Amino acid sequence: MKFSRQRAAILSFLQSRKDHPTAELVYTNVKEEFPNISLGTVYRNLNQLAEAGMITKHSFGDLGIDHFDYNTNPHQHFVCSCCNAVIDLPAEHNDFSFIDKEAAKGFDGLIQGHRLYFCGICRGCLDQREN
Amino acid sequence: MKFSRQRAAILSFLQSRKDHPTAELVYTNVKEEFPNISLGTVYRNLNQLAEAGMITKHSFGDLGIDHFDYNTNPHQHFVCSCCNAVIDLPAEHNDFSFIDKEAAKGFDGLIQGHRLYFCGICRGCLDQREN
DNA sequence: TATAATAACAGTAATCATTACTGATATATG
DNA sequence: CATATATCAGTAATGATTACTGTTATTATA
Repeated sequence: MKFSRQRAAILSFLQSRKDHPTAELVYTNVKEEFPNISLGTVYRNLNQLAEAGMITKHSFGDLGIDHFDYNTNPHQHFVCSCCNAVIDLPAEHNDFSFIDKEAAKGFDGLIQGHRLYFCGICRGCLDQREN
Repeated sequence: MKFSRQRAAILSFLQSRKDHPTAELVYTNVKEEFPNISLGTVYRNLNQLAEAGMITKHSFGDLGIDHFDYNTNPHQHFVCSCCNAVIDLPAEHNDFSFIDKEAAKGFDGLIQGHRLYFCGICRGCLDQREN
């Protein structure tokens, strides 16, 4: 795996954001430094970086668009059903791995894990609704 | 909302299956009774039925294809990462709504619910691996 | 440091699931 | 039964993502 300047820029941009950009957003931002970069290159790199475990790819069913996360530590996500923002939950109460054992009761098959995210309205959208 | 024969057939097919067919699968099956039916009609009806609360639409991020469920009672799902089958979990230990309150601790925003499904290897794929 | 092997690139075309559009047809209601 | 309109079949368009291709950049090695 060679380390191109484009890949460095993509990784660096992802590192600079605590939200979870889409490939399109990565593209438009990295484009400022590399005007010729192509969207395919962004996708390929994001997927390779995810494959290598350096970033995480999140596919939220509701959104239909993949989001990429520089933070590979296990943590929970919240998706605002109003503005579609993806927000990290505080790390305190986030170990829900026990539900795998719970779900395995009476199930004939091997449960290896789960996909989970929370839905609702974020602070920003709540404030706007008050007006 | 008028009740067309096509919509009846779509609903009836969905009722006959305990798995969770995709629009494509519904299409190929209903096509036997209505050779001229179009895929767009299937999608439109499935979405309208879901909108009306008569069926449920599931968007599993890993799969990228929507699945439709005649059973609207709340229950949990298992997705086989080997054959992509969607299987209902037994109803006993399936109320995980308490995790919403857990996740809300320390989060500034309104958590209204969550999306959850389990991943692993189904019985059929486990048996095949033994050989 | 020069060179050769090849991973990665930009650009473009293709794919796949899904939705939107259009004129014709079927369904429900008065 | 007639009228209004929801739904239809067929087709085109969309949007996210992936695949292809000939060229360029990176890395290992001599």
